[in-house]
Amino acid sequence: MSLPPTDPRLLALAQSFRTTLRHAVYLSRSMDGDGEITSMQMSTLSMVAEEPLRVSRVAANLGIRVPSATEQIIKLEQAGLVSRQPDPTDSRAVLVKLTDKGRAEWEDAGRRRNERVAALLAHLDDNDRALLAAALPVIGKLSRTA
Amino acid sequence: MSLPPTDPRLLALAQSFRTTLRHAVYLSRSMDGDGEITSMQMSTLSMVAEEPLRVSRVAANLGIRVPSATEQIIKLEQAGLVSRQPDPTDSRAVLVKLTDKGRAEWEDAGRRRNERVAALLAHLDDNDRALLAAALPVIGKLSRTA
DNA sequence: GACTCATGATTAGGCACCCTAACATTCGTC
DNA sequence: GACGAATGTTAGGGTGCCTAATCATGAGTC
Repeated sequence: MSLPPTDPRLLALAQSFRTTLRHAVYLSRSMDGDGEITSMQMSTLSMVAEEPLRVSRVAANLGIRVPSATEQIIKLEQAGLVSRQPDPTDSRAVLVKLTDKGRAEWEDAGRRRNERVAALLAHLDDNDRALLAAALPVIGKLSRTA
Repeated sequence: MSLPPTDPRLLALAQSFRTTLRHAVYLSRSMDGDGEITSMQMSTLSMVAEEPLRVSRVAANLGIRVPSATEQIIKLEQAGLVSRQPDPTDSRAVLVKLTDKGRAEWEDAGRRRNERVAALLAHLDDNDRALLAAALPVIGKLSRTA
């Protein structure tokens, strides 16, 4: 809030942020490989790994509409990775829960992905890694704002 | 290279990097609004804004396959934003060139997007902005590595 | 010059993911 | 018990990406 939104420095940062974000999107895409769980599905599984969530909550967390979330969840259900049960406190709602198989695959896939990313990060020097680590919370903050 | 790719610190950083990246994807998506040029198209226009490029170069820069690039480029051509001409030095190749209209719209859309992002960045304090600015080159480096 | 192989782009067909609109069901309230 | 709000699902459509197949040109070989 310390600068007006039209400050040239802000616009310059915006420009390079946009460009970097675009590259990051391709980086992210390149990371879900080889016929395993997609990045999208990983996100959903991560979400319900902590506790069962309603479809609407999943959609909101993913930043997509409810019907789109339903679609994804049904696929995960058909793959046996999650189950759907009516919420005991409100029979309109549906609770999405991770199955044992889902948890196992989620952990495996997460591990493989982390290793893949770690291999990339290993090419950075300590200073760059520190810069990256420091900025991640900031980007998270931005995403939540939007 | 200063750490083995299985170092726990590296894996932890990989984990939070992946999560942040996912959020950033949604952030990026939320930024192309309101029936204007998509983020994808912006990228293509930016690329050919400097100099005409071959379809294969556009595809490579975007991290997508040639047929997918062709598809996008044809849409841009139909919108009158780029033109396609055979490469004089190799008639198999096609050069994608920005039209005057394309350049005008690209600049306009870029400006609007920068303003939108700048408005987000304005919510950060100076320290956060500095952290972000410092990390962008690092992320760019990672994307190029992958 | 004709054959062959490699390269650049396009076309065809298909899949993943997202959307809006319309519908059923349940909840809360009056 | 009836009405409006909330929760999901279904139906239908669009975009963007992919692989495989095809077409056209370039480059090397005989």
